Parts: sequence; C-alpha cells; structure tokens
Amino acid sequence: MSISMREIAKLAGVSSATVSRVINGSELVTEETASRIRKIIADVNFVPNTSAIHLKHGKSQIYGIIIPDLTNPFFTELVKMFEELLVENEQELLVANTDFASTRLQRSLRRMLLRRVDGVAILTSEHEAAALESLVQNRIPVVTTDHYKSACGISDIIIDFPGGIAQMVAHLKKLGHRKLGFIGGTEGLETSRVRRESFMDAIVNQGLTSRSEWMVTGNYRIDGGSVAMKGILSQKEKPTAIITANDLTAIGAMRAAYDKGLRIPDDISIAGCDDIEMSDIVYPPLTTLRISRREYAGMLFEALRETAKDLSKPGPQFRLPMSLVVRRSTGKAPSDRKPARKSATRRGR
Amino acid sequence: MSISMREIAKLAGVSSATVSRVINGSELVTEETASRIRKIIADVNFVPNTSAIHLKHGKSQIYGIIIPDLTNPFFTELVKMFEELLVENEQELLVANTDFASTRLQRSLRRMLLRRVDGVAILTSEHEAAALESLVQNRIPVVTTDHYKSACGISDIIIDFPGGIAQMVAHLKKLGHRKLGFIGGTEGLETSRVRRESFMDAIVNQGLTSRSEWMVTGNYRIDGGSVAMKGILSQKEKPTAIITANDLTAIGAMRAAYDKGLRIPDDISIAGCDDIEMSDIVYPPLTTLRISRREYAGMLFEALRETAKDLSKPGPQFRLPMSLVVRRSTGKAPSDRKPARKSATRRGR
DNA sequence: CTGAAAGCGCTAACAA
DNA sequence: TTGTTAGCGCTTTCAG
Repeated sequence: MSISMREIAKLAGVSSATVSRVINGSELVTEETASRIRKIIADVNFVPNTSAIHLKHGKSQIYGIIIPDLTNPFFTELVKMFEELLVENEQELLVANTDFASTRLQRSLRRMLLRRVDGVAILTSEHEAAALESLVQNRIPVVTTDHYKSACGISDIIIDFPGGIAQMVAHLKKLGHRKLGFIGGTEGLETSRVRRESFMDAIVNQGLTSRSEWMVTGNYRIDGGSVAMKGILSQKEKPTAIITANDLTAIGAMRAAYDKGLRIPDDISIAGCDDIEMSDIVYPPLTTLRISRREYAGMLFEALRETAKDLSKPGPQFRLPMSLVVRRSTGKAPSDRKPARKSATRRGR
Repeated sequence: MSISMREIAKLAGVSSATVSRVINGSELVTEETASRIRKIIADVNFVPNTSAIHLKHGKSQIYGIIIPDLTNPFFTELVKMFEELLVENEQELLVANTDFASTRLQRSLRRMLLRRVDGVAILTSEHEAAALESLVQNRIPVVTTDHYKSACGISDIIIDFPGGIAQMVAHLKKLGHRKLGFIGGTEGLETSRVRRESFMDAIVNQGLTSRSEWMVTGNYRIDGGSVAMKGILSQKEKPTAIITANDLTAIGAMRAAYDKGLRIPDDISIAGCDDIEMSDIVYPPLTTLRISRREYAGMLFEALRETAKDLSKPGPQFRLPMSLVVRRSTGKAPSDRKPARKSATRRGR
C-alpha cells in the first residue's frame, strides 16, 4: 500500500483537507504552509490515488478505444495520436483489440464499463446497436465510425470513401484504365459495404466498367489481399487496375501479382487506402488514399467531448476526408493490343 | 452516475453485502435469493465499479507497459499478446509510448503511479535507475529488458543477442562472407551497446573481420537504417554482408542499397532482428533473428507475478532466445574478383 | 486560512 | 443465511 494524503498531512502537521487543497492549487492556503506541504510531497514522492478521485468525482479520466486489428499500422498510428491527445489532457487510454471477433467486442465493451471510462471510441464495424445500449445506459459517450446512425449519446465519424474512391477512380481513368477491379473488406461488415458501394458508384458515374468477378472480398489484411488477387488473376479477362479496401490488402495484392509474374504498374495498377508508413516502403511505393490519423484522432476526442455535454441528444456527425497520394503502383493502362509481356525487363529503377 | 450495488440491493430487498456476495460467488447465499439478484443485475445491466474495488483491495487490476515505439510492429505484436494474456486474467493494460524520449518516460512512469498499477513492464532502454526508484518505493513490481541489473522488486529479461548474433554470423560465414558490417541502434542506449558488442564478439570468435567504419549507429527505425546504409555504401571498401539491430533498420538498409543500384543478396546480404510480419513481405524477404512475442509476453507476465510475491528481494532473471530465420536477403558472398555488376539483370524472381 | 466530517461504491469482519 | 458497519483515499461542504 503506498503513501496517502493523510500521511502527508500528518508529516506536515495539517489536515488532509489542506493537503488536498494544495494539490489542487486552491488559493485558500498560506503560501507558507503550501510550500511546506509541497516540499514533503516531493520528498516522499507522493502521488495521489486516481481511483479514489474517480470514486469521489465519478470521472475515471480514462477513455477507451476499441479497434479491430492492432497489427494494422493504420490503427497503431491512430492509437498513438489519440493517446498523445489524451495524455495532454490528463486522461488515460484503454486500448482493446478485437481481432475482428465479435465475442471480443462484447468483452471489450464490458471492460470499458467496468472501468467506467469517460468515453469510448469504437472503430470496429461489427457491432449491432444492441451492444452500444449498455454504454448509453451507463451514460458513457460513444463515438463510432461509419455507423451512419445517430442516437442519444452516440456520435459518428464518416470517412469520406465515396469522395476518396471517386478521386482514385478519376486518377485511374486519366491513366487510361477502363476496366477496374475492387478488393473489399471482410464480408458482412458495414464498412465493407460502404467501400464497395462507393466503388460501384464511382465506376458508374465515371463511365467505366467492372464485373462482379472483379469485385471480391478481402479481410483488411495482407493475406486476404493475396488470396483475393489470386482469384482475380486466375480469370481469363482481367481488369487493368485494382482498388483495394486498405493498404494491407493492396500490399497482399501486389505480392500475389508479383508471384504471377506481373509487373506493377506496367501490367496492372494497384491502389490502396489509408497511407500507412509501409506504403511508401514497399516496392513499388503504393498509390493510396490518405486518411490523416491526427485529424481522425482529433475528431474522436472532439466528438466524445461534444457528446458528453448532453447525453440526451444525438451526438454530432463528422466527416473525415481522404486525399489522393499518387506513388508508383499506378501507371498507364497497358494497351489492349500488345499485352506488354517482354520477359527480362528490369523493374524500372 | 451509473447504477450501484446499493440500488440493486434495494430492488432485491436485500442488503448490499448480499449483492456483493452473489457477485463474488459466495456459497453463503440461498440459491433463491442469489438467482433473484442475478436476474436484477442482468436486467439493469449492472457492472461493478472497479475503482471502488481497487480502493478497497489496493489492487488496481491494471498492468502497465512502457515501450519506445508503438509504430514498430514488434512492439505492437508484443502489446497485443500481453494484452490478451492480461485480459484472460481479468487484468487491464495501460500502454505508454515514449517515442524514445526520456521526458516521456518520466511522464509514463508517473501515469503508472497515478493509476497504482499492479506491475510495470519497461521495454525502453533509456532509463536510469533513479527513474525506477519511485516505482519500487511504491511497491510496484517492475520488469525490465536488457537492464542487466537486478534490484529489489525488479526483474529483468535478457534477450539473447550474443547467442542470436553468433548464429547469424555463423550463417553468413557459411555463405562465404568474411567482411561484415553492423548497423546498430540509437547511440547511448544500453540495448544498443549490447547488440553492438554481441556483434563484435561474434566476429572475433568466428575469425571474421569488420571495421569501425562499417559499424554505425541507426535509430531502430527505417529512416535510420537508410541513412546508416548510405554511409557504409559510400566507402571505397565495403562489407559483403550487414547485420542490423532490428528489422526496421534492415528494411531501411535494403532500401538504401536498392537506391544505390545494388541487388540483394547478390551484391550485398542484409539481415535483421525481430522477425516482424513485414519481414516476410518486403522484397526480398528478410533473413532475421526471431524473438517470439508470445514467449516474451509470457515472461513479462511471469516475471511480474514472481516479483510481486516478495518485493523485498531481487526479482528473477529470464533469458529470451533468438532463433535464426533464413529467408532470401542473405546469400552467397560475391566473389572478390569479379564484383558482379552486370547492369540489366532482373531481380531474380 | 484551516479542520472535521460525510460520502463516493465496494468488501469483509462481525453480529444476528 | 443475511444485515450492519467500518473503512479504502480523496474532495468538499460547513464550521471555526
């Protein structure tokens, strides 16, 4: 058991109330007693017990974040930014990773409840509304992403996939691509549906073509991208460019393309979403849609604070833009006539 | 403010002690009352307040982990494993990321103190003993890595770099390499010193050569690896193989080598440490020394539990092995006569 | 300007 | 088998 305020009080010959006042910077204490107390605090390395403060105030000073894949650098970087923001505001962060498993989402929510967090950012997509009820009921502000619903105590951040993917499609169109493929996210998730539909809308709006065989699902991870790409490449007629649901998927797709002996972007263009650090490291560097982690983290925080102000009304909605980052994994569409298949050309460095 | 035990008690027409007993699975309650209470608990979604429990018991049920770089997949994967382990044991995890800044270490330690964590795993290397004193003083068990010291309440995990790097050097020697370079970690860190010395020892023991110009420092990140490699490659005489302090460094080094037009492993072999997932994705896949995250996480947990048993004596020491993973970034040493510099050869796929 | 005392939600003696 | 009570460390009226 570590040292308590009462012991500080005893050492200083005052009451614990006075110690508390000094710690909280109250004006009502003589500078003399205050500095004496401060000295003792420093000497014995006293640190107040936050659980007691929590109990008193009802604020745990902890926020929670629930993410689907801690192994995805996008989320890691986001967590990092969010943590920094919170620490600056004297808050703590509880990270829960679900690995895409909905059973683990339930447990994560319970963890948040147990700790009476002051707010939860839910970045997984596999929740039903019912799951959030317990949070709302316990008056814990929630912010979701791409949930497209608002309810009391819940705010939502919408990532602008429609806009982003339209940019990407336009970029590919300008490069001469007409036949586009899409590797989406895990089947059945809301986010996956949004991304896929954004793709289809963009294709239609810009007068390009795709086919259902070119629009397959992945799992937001490298392996899923590889598998999906192999499927696409095994067809007799292939798209000339592929857009993927995230960068990891794109990296997996690139791998599969290489394994089939295709050159990127000469034979096929590949693009991702997220702009993780790795995207600039792989070969060739990946063209992608950047989502600013800093901005995202800021929105999460802002949304939670805003929602907390009045739990009895729906929280605000935010829109997070995506910006096109052109690198070298996308290039001119191969001409349909001569399918550019000379063997020993070097991979253009 | 969310619902409390007393309210449950009121609803059930019993005292809060009975409710507490039901929740903690005491035998002393009639099955009848127990199930009635359980029903109410379920109905109103009651979740006990852990801060109150903490206050009562003195155990926060939270462990802390302090890492230098959340962006490094090695640490992310480790955090993930550690978190899983803790959640299984009904514990919570507080993650603090220092970004290699010692000021942030101080703050992180304070955060741990504030939350009265039940144990802290410190994986940063930049701490002086003084920093740990406050933890020990507050009776918080600590486990460090590569600290090579033991003190009361502190246990240490030693990563077997000497053994691992010896394996790597032997591997390169077998491939015909005689001149080895080394890109280490950030200057001034204990871990960096250990890795560098392990390299030198292995070189000497196995009768190979290196030079001080071939042994440079990095920063455990991709960019540092690139810069360091550029430095090495700008010299007139170059090593034929490079061992690096971690995989990110190796990946940076590979990048720099490519940028200079070198082929890996034909012109130069490069090896890393850690075996992060990315190592098998980059081109060519990286030969590396694997450190098992699962084993590491297990040791951290074990060490903390062991140390907690008796804070008045030094905690145990553990040794974490490294195992050689041979992939394609290491290959036969180029013969010294004809330095293999034909231009337009394809990068061997 | 400082102290006494109550109470946040929970548990564990002790009583009944 | 269940209830009463004190107290974990802190803050905050209310008195002094």
